[in-house]
Amino acid sequence: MKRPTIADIARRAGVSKGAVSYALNGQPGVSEATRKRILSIAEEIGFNANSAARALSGARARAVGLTLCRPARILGIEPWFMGLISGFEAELGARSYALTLQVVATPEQEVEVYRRWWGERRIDGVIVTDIRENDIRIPVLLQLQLPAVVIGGPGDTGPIAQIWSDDAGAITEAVRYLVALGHHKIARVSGVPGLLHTQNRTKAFENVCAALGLDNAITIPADYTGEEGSRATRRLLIGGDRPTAIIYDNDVMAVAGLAVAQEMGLSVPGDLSIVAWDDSPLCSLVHPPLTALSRDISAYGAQAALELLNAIDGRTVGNVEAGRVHLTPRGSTAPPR
Amino acid sequence: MKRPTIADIARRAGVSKGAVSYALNGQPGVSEATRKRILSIAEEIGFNANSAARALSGARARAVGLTLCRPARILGIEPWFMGLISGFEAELGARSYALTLQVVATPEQEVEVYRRWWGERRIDGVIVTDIRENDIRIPVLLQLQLPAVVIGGPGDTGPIAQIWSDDAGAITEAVRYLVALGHHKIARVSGVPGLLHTQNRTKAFENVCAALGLDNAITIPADYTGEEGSRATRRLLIGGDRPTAIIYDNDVMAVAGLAVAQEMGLSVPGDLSIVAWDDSPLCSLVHPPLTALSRDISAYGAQAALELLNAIDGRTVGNVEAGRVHLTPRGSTAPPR
DNA sequence: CCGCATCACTGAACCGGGTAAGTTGGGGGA
DNA sequence: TCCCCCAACTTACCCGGTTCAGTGATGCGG
Repeated sequence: MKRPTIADIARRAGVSKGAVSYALNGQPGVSEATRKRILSIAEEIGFNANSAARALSGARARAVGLTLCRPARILGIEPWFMGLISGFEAELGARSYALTLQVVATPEQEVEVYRRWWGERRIDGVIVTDIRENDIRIPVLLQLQLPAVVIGGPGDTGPIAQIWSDDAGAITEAVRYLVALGHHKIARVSGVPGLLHTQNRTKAFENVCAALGLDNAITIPADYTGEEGSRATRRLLIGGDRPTAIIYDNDVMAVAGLAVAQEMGLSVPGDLSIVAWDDSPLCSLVHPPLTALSRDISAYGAQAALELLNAIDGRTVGNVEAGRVHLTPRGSTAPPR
Repeated sequence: MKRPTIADIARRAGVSKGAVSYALNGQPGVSEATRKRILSIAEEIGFNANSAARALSGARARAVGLTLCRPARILGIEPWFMGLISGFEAELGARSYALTLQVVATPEQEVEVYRRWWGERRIDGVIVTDIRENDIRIPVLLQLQLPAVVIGGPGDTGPIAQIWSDDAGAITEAVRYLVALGHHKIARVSGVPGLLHTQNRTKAFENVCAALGLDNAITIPADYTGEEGSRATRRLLIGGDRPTAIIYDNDVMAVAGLAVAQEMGLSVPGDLSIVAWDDSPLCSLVHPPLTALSRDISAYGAQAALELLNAIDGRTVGNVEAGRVHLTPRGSTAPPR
């Protein structure tokens, strides 16, 4: 089957290619009557502009890129990325922008992918996740002048806009809630320590614990996987001075922690209260259902996509707070026995 | 920063654009010495061919498409798709093919997306998942002559190749295993009934149960979500003739089923054995860890991508079995009390 | 020494849409 | 009546690779 081109439309409408192009793009240069005729012919023959031709003549590629830099095994299980992706799609799809995905192993490979995409003119901008302190990707993006938005922060990303959520406020709320329930020994199992938002959360956790006079508030670093979550939980629970509540940096580790507690014969929430960061169906799936710090990840992703499209269109984009976090209490938290 | 083009290379090498093109693509028409010189210049200035220009001049777009047609909330939690995607990437990335993703709500939208992608010449082929009986996407793909591979089957997809795994054999193995443990009342909670692989599994389940003389082997249709999994499990467990083992069509529903059993005060595996289809970290995360029908989803995806690339290159591709399924026994199965 | 094949390369057309510059035709004002 | 202006087009070239038809130089056999 042959793809229709603007030349086909031009022939059928009895006008030139140029007129068709003006008509289709809503630009002046054709009469209203001609525009309507051309649009109806385009509709009729099912015309879609060849994206390559469009991209080639200096216009947009109408695609944005996303690199995912986590091992496959954890990518799969974490609902976070898929939630984000479906949020992107909501905005991108509406403007028929495509999303190009690349799974990589290291930040260095991410940089390579950015360079390649840029060289190939394959994408108009990128969404950057898992931002680190002094992230090596930022200077490259600036050098290439590749429009971008960073998911996460706040932190130093120079002129590149960040879409962030109030992690500090959220963890403060969670700790206050646990203290209100009567907990004094609260621990935390964190995500990858190198990531900016992990550091922000750790700082906030330490601050609020200090402010509330909780002295043995410890953060054990992990990496978002269930295995590390289990290990960290065991380490916390076998110690003499066992915490009565643990806050996990993601849902997967929280579920793993719950399993460890059950396996050790501890009752949740009787002996141990559990709070998960990022609510997902996973949290309401297990027994007892997990108290979680919820935010609308999809909306977060949609916001990020929107800001990236703004950046691509040359509008300057400031940092935006999105995905308001709130505590959703469920069965995994209660006053300590 | 200006992107280097073949014209830049041509100028620096003192040859024509055509010669550069031949050299870069490994085609005859230039001497070995010139080819080397051109390649080293390309390397030096960091040349990447403009994908739009390449796609425009009749060559490939060097991208393949994937549509995901499930509600966002379940996409997130199911490890299956991310596993598949990272498998695709392994093969695609190696050939610097891009993966273009689109999340949609209905099969009709998927067809629309295929048509648009085709019209835009944005992709060279598509990977089709969640195949149904008489799937409306198949005739469209044939009409558009869009290279494709179907993940799932076996079923009737005409000349489009299928990458399938032996679901029938797997479920037979699971049932035989449960029967060997001493179970007689085995139930199953299935995925979306319209999907081809669900039907294949149901048929195989009924066959093996009939062959082994299990009379009240019932399949309750669900939709892969935790909520439906819980509902189906409750329906099964409150009945008078309660099953002693349940096989779930995915890991999410199995975890939900485990929570329901715990909530009803049933011990797993004492009162109820649970088998999950598709092993993921989720299965080993919960307590007790779930016995699962495992397969290497990533390898499955890689195989699919490989076959699609073959199809794009015009090599005929037959149906391929991939992702050999095997039973991984864990703590959730035992002889009934 | 000539004719022919082969090699290494050049020049130009082409893909399909975007767009600046040029060309009509008609209306309005002086 | 003439002139100017503007809307409504057309023409032609651009983007950056790919490819095909040519071209000049070289080698080789007779």
